[in-house]
Amino acid sequence: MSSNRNLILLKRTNKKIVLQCIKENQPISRAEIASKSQISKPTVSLLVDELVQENWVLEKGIGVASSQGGRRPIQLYFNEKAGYVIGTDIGGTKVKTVICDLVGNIICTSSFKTSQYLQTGLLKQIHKEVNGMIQSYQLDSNKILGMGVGVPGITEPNKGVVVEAPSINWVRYPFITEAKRYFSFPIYIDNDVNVAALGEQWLGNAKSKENILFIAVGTGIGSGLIIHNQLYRGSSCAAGEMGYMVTDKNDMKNEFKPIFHRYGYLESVAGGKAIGERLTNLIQQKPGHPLFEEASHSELTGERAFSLAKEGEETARLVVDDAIEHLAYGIINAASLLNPEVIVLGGGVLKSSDYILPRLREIVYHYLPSTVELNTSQLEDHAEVLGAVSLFLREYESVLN
Amino acid sequence: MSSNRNLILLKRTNKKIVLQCIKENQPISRAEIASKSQISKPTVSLLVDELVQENWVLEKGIGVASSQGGRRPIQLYFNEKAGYVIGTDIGGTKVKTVICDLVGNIICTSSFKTSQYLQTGLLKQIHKEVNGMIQSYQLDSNKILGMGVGVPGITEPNKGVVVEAPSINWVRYPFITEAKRYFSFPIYIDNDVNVAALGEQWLGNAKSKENILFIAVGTGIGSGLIIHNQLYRGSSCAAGEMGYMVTDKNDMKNEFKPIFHRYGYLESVAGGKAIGERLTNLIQQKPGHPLFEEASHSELTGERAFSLAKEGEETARLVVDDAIEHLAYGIINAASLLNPEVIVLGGGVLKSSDYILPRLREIVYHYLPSTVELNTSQLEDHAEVLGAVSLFLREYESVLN
DNA sequence: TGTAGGTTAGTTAGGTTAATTAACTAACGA
DNA sequence: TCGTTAGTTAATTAACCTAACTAACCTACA
Repeated sequence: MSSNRNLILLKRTNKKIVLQCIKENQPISRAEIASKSQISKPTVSLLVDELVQENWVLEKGIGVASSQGGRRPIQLYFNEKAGYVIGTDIGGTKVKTVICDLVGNIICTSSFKTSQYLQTGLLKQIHKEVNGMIQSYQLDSNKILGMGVGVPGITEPNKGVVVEAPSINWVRYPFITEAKRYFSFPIYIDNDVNVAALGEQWLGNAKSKENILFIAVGTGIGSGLIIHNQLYRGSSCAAGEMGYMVTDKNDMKNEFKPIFHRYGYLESVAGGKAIGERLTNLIQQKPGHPLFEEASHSELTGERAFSLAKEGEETARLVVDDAIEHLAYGIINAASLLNPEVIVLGGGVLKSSDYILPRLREIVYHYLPSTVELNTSQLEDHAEVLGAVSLFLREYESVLN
Repeated sequence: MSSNRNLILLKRTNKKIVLQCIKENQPISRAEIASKSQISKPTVSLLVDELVQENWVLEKGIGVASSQGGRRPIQLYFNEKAGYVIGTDIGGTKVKTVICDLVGNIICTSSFKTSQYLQTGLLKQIHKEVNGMIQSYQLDSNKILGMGVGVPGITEPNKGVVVEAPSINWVRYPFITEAKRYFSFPIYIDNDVNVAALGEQWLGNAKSKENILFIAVGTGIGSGLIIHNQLYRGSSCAAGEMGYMVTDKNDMKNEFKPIFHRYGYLESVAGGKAIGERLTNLIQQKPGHPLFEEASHSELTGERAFSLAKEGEETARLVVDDAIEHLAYGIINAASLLNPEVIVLGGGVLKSSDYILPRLREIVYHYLPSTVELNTSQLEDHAEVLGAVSLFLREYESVLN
């Protein structure tokens, strides 16, 4: 029983380097890998042969020789169909699942209403959907490497536990343990915002940047941090809670009361829920207002507030612009501290980004000493599922990472 | 000329693991290292022997056998005197230099006034001081491994350039290049606050924590971040600029003007300079005030403001408490985002920490959702020089890191 | 048109380095 | 004396490297 742990580890490492090199430079020849990777030609050849054997790499065609002559190189490609990964985004209203290949091409999608399956079990339904997709698209289930999942709440990724997810009534829910009843492949979970940040870094507006702040502005405000190319979760998995920032000291003195439990200051002045509430209140105090009827009937949504502001409605504009200002200072605070390459905005605000983004940029760029790219999500509602896939690919120990 | 790069790298890695293991568990036997480090006994023996040869490790005495008998183990110790490292803190008023052993014991200290040698060159004088210390303490100059330096301004550590350091009139000063004229050993530089953060993590109140925020409150407000055990400098070496945080939106509307160039909002309401200025202004408007004379004569310092507040002087208390509040919200903002294990306060405020710290804690602990340890620096004015030594030990590629 | 000479891609053979296992000696307690 | 633990030795395994090779191509010149 021989096992040269350390030497074998070295080989694995080199194999990863070679595969990485192919992924980033395909098509590429063995010789070129050798020169780029600081590994000798024979070793590269050996490792490539193994990768080809294992189907991670394909030899496809022959390139052109250099102008000075010489044998033509064998073209190596990363086999992006060598395996498939499932990405799931569990949301308060919808659970969305995709199956992707190894470079993030979405093969198939499926989703269901959260509320409809909360009683019978979300995992059970996810399992059904996944099986359905595998069947319809005739995927080889042996090629499914595993699944990544984004959860709307506080998670402990290393323990596989969802500590608290109010929108789906989970408290200390042992997700991974439960999931093992349905799935035989490895599964990784994380907070939905963290996962979206990974998505943006993998395929979105923060592609291949090292230091990223992803801010999700929806009902509340949360953020995901990627630092030194690594997801940063904080010492107790509570990093990124931008909703708790304070951008107006005076409001705090008047004994600030969050609009509901577990809500921070910033989200209670700049979150979608808060915006809608505030606009509704203001209008209800103006009986002559054209929206008085609507506002008395039911609370206006944040989304509605933004569309009204866009139309030029005065009260809405007041409320919305104030919220944007708060958010801008929150961003300035975060960016002063973190100095990221890029800040990506996601979540519900995306729908009104044409109104919000220029106003945000104006304030942020004015007061921020360092430069930063401030953008909205490119992936939009795909950020989470793709991020979930990315989470899996990062966490799953294989030749792929 | 054979050079098995990869294999040699593997050996170096293992050697580092072994030395690390000895550092953390000394005294320790070869056998114990083998079981802890997942490296086989013969390999450990070989590596230890080399480390002993190279003088990094000492065999000192023989331990006791286990109660079940067996040969008594040879006690291995890390040789903390195997080399010495110089740490220098360049400050606006003082340049302080120490020589340390490898675990941070300060062997000797020396300092001089910055202003006195700004013309003739700080490096020249540092060189003199270092030579002086080596002579007086009869240190073997071959054992000096190198030097770390903390600089009060913006630095580009990888290029060895000081981008801007107003207090010592450096603009794009090629520090490392200049230093090579005086010193033959390797030198590393970084921003003074970053360096202080390293110090606190090495030997201070943030000892061996993974995620740390060090905040220096002096004339201005800056911070140093350690994330995943690594110094985080940001994408353009501008991370940690807490001074630019905004904690009161309303002040910004009234076209906030920084009290001087390159000054952010938070430091212009909570920095030492700002506090002194504001108190002076207030008192100057009150002709009957007992401090009217003093304030008219010359501007009060921040330090004076704090001591007055401690004595119970009303106006000072007003000014100081307001500043503390602002700082508290700045800390809340940072901690919400980063969720560090510990926040360490340093800089000028330390002198009044008995007044400040409880008040800060009250606000921070009240509004922060996650828990965090909020403390003042333990190392006080040693944080920077020790951090500079730590910087060197981290950056210098050797068996030590 | 065809062939020699130079060039690059990839493989093979032989040798080096480092880590492992298994078996050993050393030293100890009971 | 036996069982146990510390540390070493010898033989083996695994990975990498260099150097020299074959394969395949270009150019140029006869």
